[in-house]
Amino acid sequence: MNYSIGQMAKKLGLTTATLRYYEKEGLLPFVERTSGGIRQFTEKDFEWLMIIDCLKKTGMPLKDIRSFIEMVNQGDSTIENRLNLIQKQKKSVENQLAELAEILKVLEFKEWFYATALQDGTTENVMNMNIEDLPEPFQETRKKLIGKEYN
Amino acid sequence: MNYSIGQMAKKLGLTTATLRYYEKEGLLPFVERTSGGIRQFTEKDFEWLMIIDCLKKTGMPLKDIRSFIEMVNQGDSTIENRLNLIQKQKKSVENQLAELAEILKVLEFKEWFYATALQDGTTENVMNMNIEDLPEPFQETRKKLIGKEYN
DNA sequence: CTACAAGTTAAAGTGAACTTTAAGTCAAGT
DNA sequence: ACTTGACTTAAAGTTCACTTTAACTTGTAG
Repeated sequence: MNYSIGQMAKKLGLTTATLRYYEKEGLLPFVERTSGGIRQFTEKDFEWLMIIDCLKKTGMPLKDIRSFIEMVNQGDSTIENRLNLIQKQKKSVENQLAELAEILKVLEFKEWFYATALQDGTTENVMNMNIEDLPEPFQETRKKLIGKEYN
Repeated sequence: MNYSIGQMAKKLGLTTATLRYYEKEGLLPFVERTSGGIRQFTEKDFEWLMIIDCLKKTGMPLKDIRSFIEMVNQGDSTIENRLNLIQKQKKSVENQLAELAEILKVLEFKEWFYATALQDGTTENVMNMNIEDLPEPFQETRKKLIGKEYN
């Protein structure tokens, strides 16, 4: 069960140019070719690309993904380094999650803010409300947005 | 209470060059100058910059942040558009949170995988384990990582 | 008045991750 | 054999978000 570069690109939602770029950057040191020089992607290549996608979504730069893949190919001697890299990335994702949760609160507050302003036809009223008069879930978030003209 | 560009940069953990760049890109159409042409950042500017930072962390590109700021300056006629923009961004953050939560599970699985491999001195054993023999929390994640050689 | 740190500008440079272009090759159908 | 669509390469171009450079001015301390 092999795929052409075009089929694999479709399967992954990437362009063929991106796949070739990844190979050139050393992210795919395992794709075979036909005698004619045409790439033959396998199911295993697909799994590799899923892993690459996963690491990319953690915000890992391509060159770090590349070194991870190189480590895997170097075998058991690199297990500890791979563990360290995964742990580092795990912490990074945990931080991102915490930060995004905070940001979501701010956006929820702003959504309420503008929904209310839309009803009033102006931001005046809602901007001048006392914190105690805000809906409960927003009071704390509002306090963190120090100023008055937060828009 | 005014700040020089250097003080404001320090307060925000940015460089002065970045602040000047943001102004050039229209993200700070409100910073006043002295008669000599030197920027005078106020507390209010600081709050604006906090909002910019927040939007930046949602992954919003600078030009979209710019249009948001322009809308705010255009007044109440833009309330609905601002609401739409905030809602769009909220959904984006919700998606990012869901995606990162999934990715965190994968990283937790991989951490366990390499920690186990490190004990064994090889990835062999843990790679060939049956799904039922994996620690409970990883069984489901493992199933999603279809193949065998997931590394 | 002089020194000097910190401010100013416009313009060019950087790095990451692609994307596009140009020129050519491969494989399948008629 | 010819056409056609999908493949190949190397190299140049693009976008984003800064960063650096160079030449110059402002504001303060001695």
